[in-house]
Amino acid sequence: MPAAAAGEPLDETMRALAEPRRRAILRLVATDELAAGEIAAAFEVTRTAVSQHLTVLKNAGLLSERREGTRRLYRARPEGLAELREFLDGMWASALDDARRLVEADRAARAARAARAAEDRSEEDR
Amino acid sequence: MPAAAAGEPLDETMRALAEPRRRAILRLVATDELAAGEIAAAFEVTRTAVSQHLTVLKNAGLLSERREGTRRLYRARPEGLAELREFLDGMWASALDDARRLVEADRAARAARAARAAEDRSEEDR
DNA sequence: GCCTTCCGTCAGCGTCCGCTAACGTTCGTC
DNA sequence: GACGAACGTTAGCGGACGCTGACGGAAGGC
Repeated sequence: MPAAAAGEPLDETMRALAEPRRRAILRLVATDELAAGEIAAAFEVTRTAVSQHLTVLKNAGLLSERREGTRRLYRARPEGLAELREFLDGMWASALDDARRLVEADRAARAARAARAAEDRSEEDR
Repeated sequence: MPAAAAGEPLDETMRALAEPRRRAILRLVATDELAAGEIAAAFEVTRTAVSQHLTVLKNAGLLSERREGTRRLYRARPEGLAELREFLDGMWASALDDARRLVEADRAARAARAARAAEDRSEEDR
């Protein structure tokens, strides 16, 4: 291995999100906090595979783990997506003013609402 | 080709962006329109590898190609990133919306108070 | 026509990745 | 302490991925 393991944290995030199943898992625990077994039951792969996916997502900072007895409850961690968002914004800013102007009005209301809700939610983790 | 290539367009986008080199290429052609040779010269891999990366990016809708004589000029295509942005925003919105609806009565007052304090502190950095 | 430049494509190879089956660990219960 | 439940971990396997080297093709200069 040429020592290119985990240079940028964005790299690990992108690699985790590249897998469709992992995106599905992330969407599943975005609304509720679910146990590993419950998440595994939602898919048609082995529980082992889901456990490995959960490990990858957790290492990427996209998941938060909480133990309750023998169970482990997982929840999506929106902060992990912040860097990806920065990557997109950064390229947009330098690349385009035209397309940005086109979608700005469209996403303004939605972004504002999401940002406000994000503040409410991230407050719970501290 | 077993026809399992492109299920969702988002899937192809994410898979293209998962590769660090492809993100670097995308950033390189975000500001200027560059030829394939110029792009290849910026990296220490073979020109062939870069050409394959360009093909992947083009198929994902992240790149636009324009021919000028024997040269092929590439430029980033922000519309391809718009879908990814919609995915992120969509997950945030639905997730936070559902979560708030589920636990609204239980933690509304506490979360609101905490969030208000957080908003006063961090203000607007978006 | 001939040659060079610029670029994409193909075959092959080493590595990584996601999946499964078997095993190990922790916690609660009797 | 013994048993079962809920998970994580490991070894191994098949497929996908990225890279290289060799080849093919289109456009321009002589």
